Amino acid sequence: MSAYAILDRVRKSGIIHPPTVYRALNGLMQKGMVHRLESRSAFVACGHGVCDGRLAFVICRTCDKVFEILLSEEEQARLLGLAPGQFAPEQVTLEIAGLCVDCNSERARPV
Amino acid sequence: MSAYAILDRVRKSGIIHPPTVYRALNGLMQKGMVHRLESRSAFVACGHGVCDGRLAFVICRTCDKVFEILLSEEEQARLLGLAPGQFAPEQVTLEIAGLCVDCNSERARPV
DNA sequence: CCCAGATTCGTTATGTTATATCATCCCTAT
DNA sequence: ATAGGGATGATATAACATAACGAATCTGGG
Repeated sequence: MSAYAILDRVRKSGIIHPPTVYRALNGLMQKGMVHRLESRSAFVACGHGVCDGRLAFVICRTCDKVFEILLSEEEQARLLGLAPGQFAPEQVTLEIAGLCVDCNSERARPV
Repeated sequence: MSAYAILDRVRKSGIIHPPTVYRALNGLMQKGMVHRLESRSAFVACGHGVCDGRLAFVICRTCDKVFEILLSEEEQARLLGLAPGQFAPEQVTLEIAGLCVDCNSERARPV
């Protein structure tokens, strides 16, 4: 969901200002309960309830379903290793877009 | 550069509307002459003059320098392979943030 | 207890990124 | 010449995000 979609959902609960939502999202992201999808400017609740870094996301471009992938130490290390010689890598953003099963089969059999 | 930073730079040339810049960027991106940095909502001229997909970016969080990494077929395939069973992956976004040599050494020896 | 400093939270305002929409121009084929 | 299509120009607004400030609350030292 986008931050503003969230804002709409909680508006009836009295939260009506963008900064309130962004503050909550930042707090939840620090705790690992929410992740940000950079390629979408959107946010997603952690599928595991909570988890730290080393995550990749697989995102359906049609229905916006998101799969959360935990990267192994090796995968993570390999990715960080792509950085050139003296670069000190800190964070990897890995997002894979495509079609999920459902949207793919709909495409194969158009209504 | 952000789209609006570009807009400022070309303003004296008579281009004064955001859509003009975005249209140009979209055209250049299709040709592979410009790439988009998703984690920054920014754009970068292709370091090779022009190239297609299979790219990763390494971005200094301090000075915003960008290194363009060409992924091998195998790397690309491995990344796409992270998608769950029936997902049809199409595009990978891989961006690595950290500190470049220069910014890292400045940090080690503060002025 | 009471107050100073720190932290959080609500609020206002604004900054930044991106696109929908419609008008206009210009090319081309009939 | 002119209708139709595609590119460009222009207006307006949508969507995403944060700076800044003041009020409320919390916390520790006297």
